[in-house]
Amino acid sequence: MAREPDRSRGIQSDETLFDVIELLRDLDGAGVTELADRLEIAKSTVHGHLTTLLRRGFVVKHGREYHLGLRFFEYGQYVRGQLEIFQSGLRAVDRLERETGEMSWLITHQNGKAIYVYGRGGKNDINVNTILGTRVHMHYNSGGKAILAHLSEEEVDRIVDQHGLPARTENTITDRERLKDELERIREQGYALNLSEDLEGIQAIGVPLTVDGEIQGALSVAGPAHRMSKDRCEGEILDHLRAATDEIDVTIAYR
Amino acid sequence: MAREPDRSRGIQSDETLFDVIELLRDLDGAGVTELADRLEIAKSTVHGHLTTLLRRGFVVKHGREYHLGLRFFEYGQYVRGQLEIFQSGLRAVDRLERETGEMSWLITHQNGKAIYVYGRGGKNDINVNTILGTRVHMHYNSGGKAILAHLSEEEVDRIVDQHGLPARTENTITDRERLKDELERIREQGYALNLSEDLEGIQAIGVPLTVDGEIQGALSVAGPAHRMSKDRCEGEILDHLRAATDEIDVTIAYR
DNA sequence: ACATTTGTTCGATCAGGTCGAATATCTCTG
DNA sequence: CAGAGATATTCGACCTGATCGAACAAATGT
Repeated sequence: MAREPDRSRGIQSDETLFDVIELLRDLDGAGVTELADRLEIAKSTVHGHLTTLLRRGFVVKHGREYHLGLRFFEYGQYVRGQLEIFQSGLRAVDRLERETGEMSWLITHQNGKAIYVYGRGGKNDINVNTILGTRVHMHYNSGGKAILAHLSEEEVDRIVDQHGLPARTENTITDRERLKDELERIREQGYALNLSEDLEGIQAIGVPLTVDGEIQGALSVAGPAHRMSKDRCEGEILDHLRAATDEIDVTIAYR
Repeated sequence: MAREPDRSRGIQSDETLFDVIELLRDLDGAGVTELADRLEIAKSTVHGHLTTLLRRGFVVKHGREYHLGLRFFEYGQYVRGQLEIFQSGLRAVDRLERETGEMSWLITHQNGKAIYVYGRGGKNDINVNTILGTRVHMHYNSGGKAILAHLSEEEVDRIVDQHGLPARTENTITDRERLKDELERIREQGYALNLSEDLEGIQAIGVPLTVDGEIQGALSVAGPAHRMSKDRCEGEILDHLRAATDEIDVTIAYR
């Protein structure tokens, strides 16, 4: 069979299950036949997995279409709430948005990518809900760079090997050595900037959140370049970020 | 073996996988041995499932402890965003909170339970994040009752059979016939009240959200009894709820 | 350093996941 | 509304691979 010979000690049936889940998301719901055709497995196999998914609430059925169920939302909220920095990070983001009027974020990392954990839209009330939960490369994200700067060099190398350094704009850092220089500077100055490295015309600043010396996530403030000048970032905004992290440190110290 | 003889055409290996996931949540993370002991299966079996979960990002490993991963959050946000009423419901909740100053909710239902989909804390800024994503019985929730009232009698019966009518306070409706009378009244008046039926001293009012004649969820406003009197609910608050649903109807009609 | 606990790997076995075909159910079209 | 075509579900048989127990490795505590 054309499958990878060694998925090294996992359980293939589970892989199939997750293939179904993944495809169900990519297709925004689908029927048994379509899933089976695309995965090139028997309809009855797909049906078996869907039956279990259904019973467990991870999938729902509308007519003949299967869709991912809100059990994912339930578990997702639980996982977010379990993050050590979530409760205090949430208050910090609320405060940052109030003080700066700009879009503010709490992010963390997992599996070598940055994940938007909590955000506020700023004065313009940008809808953050479409961004929440998404995973992005760390090298073009201010918070992501702040996190990367606090990982070991081996970890950074592993992440770059795994995910690469794709360009988003012409300012994106796509060279491994340039990235390492940048991370060195971030460590020295204690904050990371994003000058249109992700989206043209969007600038941001991020600071790391560490607990007991271990990097747990980052706070960031982002906005259009005309309001989020480098000077404002490194001045007023950075002051607020520093205040926010100080408060988180205190909250967690007395946890 | 003591397992149910007929799990009727699902895949048992998947059941085990979800048992692991569920237990990992109940224990807030655990090691291989503990999981294997509690589930009464071999350590190597648990290890196999965890390996796949790990590769897929649904589980992370801190030292020797396994924890549920943020992939659940990623998928959860996706599923919420897919709900037809989410975008417009979100704006409605924001508006309700602004207008009433009280805690406001968008809920929906799946598998016979109500699920908090989006909420705002009101003037007192109650932390809604611990509630988001949780599933509750529908019969002691104003939004839940509003939804129940728009399901067929067979569906209501099925739900009551499956989940029962447990009491939360002495005001909870625990009798099937009394519930059906209440649902009848809710259909007539177009809104559902919750007078300390869930939590002592908390009152709420909910209205159904239907799309193309099908019930999709509910909006509700909740607060302490001294502010959320029956009169205020059925007067000022109901007016705001009606305005909110009207706007949702318009938004969705022109989708 | 040793004992104990926990995590991971390995080989053998037989439950059960997978497949393909048959049947049931739904949908469209004339 | 009948019948054709598509889709979902069920069934039986095969043989992969999920499971187990034991052996090994790594980590933790004393």
